[in-house]
Amino acid sequence: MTDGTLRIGEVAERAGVSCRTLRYYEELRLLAPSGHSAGGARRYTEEDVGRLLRIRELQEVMGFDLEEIGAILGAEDRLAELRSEWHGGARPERQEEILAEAVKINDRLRQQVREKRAKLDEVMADLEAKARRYRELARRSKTPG
Amino acid sequence: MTDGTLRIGEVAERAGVSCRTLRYYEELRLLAPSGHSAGGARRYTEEDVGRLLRIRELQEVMGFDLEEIGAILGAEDRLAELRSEWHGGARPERQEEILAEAVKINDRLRQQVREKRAKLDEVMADLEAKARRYRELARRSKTPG
DNA sequence: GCTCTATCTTACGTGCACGTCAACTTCTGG
DNA sequence: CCAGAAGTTGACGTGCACGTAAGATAGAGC
Repeated sequence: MTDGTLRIGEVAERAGVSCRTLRYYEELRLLAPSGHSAGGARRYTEEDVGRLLRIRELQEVMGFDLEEIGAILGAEDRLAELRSEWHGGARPERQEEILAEAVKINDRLRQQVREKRAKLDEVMADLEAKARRYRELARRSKTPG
Repeated sequence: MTDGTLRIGEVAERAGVSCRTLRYYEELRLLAPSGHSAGGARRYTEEDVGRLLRIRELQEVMGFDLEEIGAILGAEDRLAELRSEWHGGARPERQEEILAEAVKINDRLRQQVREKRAKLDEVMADLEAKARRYRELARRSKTPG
């Protein structure tokens, strides 16, 4: 604990989730701790916490299920892995393929965010229309004479 | 069917849900058909369809569960019911109370929509940063010399 | 060394939002 | 009038995302 790593309980509290949730995400291969203690306890880094927050964001804000999130993170992971061996230069065809996959997923995600924004604006317009009607009702109610 | 009412299957298809879903919403007192046929088949109006679409919107866009949605629609229903007997003038104290409730829920909803929008913007900024990095990678990959 | 809290694995339980099957009735086109 | 599609009420099943309890082990403080 004197080093920079975090135990599962600390990570869970930071992200507002339970320890069970972290173990479940690990089971689904969404988030593995960067290391373990000698006795086998999970040790998380700040980067791991960031990944967890990203998962939660995609889940709560975008409404994706964990399988979709796994696909999204998986594509980014493959690309990141590729980057580390990029100048080592494996197979350029495979590089193009993986980058194209990441770009495709990124495009699709941005489109979905735009759509969600549009729907959100619709909901907001609806609510504001209702708010105006409420104010009108309140005005009539307060000046009965 | 020569009149304006719709059967459950037509309503379900329009909203992209199943008949089971409609019966389930009725069980939860979220959406009751405006009428029934002589034999007991549910008959929905266009207004009912609108309410269904509203439910779906709150569910999918805002991520509310059906109990929350019931509370939201319930407050609006009570206010609408009150409006119809408004100039009949029941008890003005009760009127104020119900209007205040509707306004409170409306305020809270608008706040939640704003928060969701802010989070969506964060996600979008994240995605766009990634997209820029992808384009940079593609540029390097295509001009290896 | 000892205690007490945190974490470990394993496994069954839970709440929500429906899906699905059965047996029956109702509606609709010909 | 009648076949077939669509609708009805139960009632049990399902998938997801965890919750929870049990029993063992590990780690921090005194």
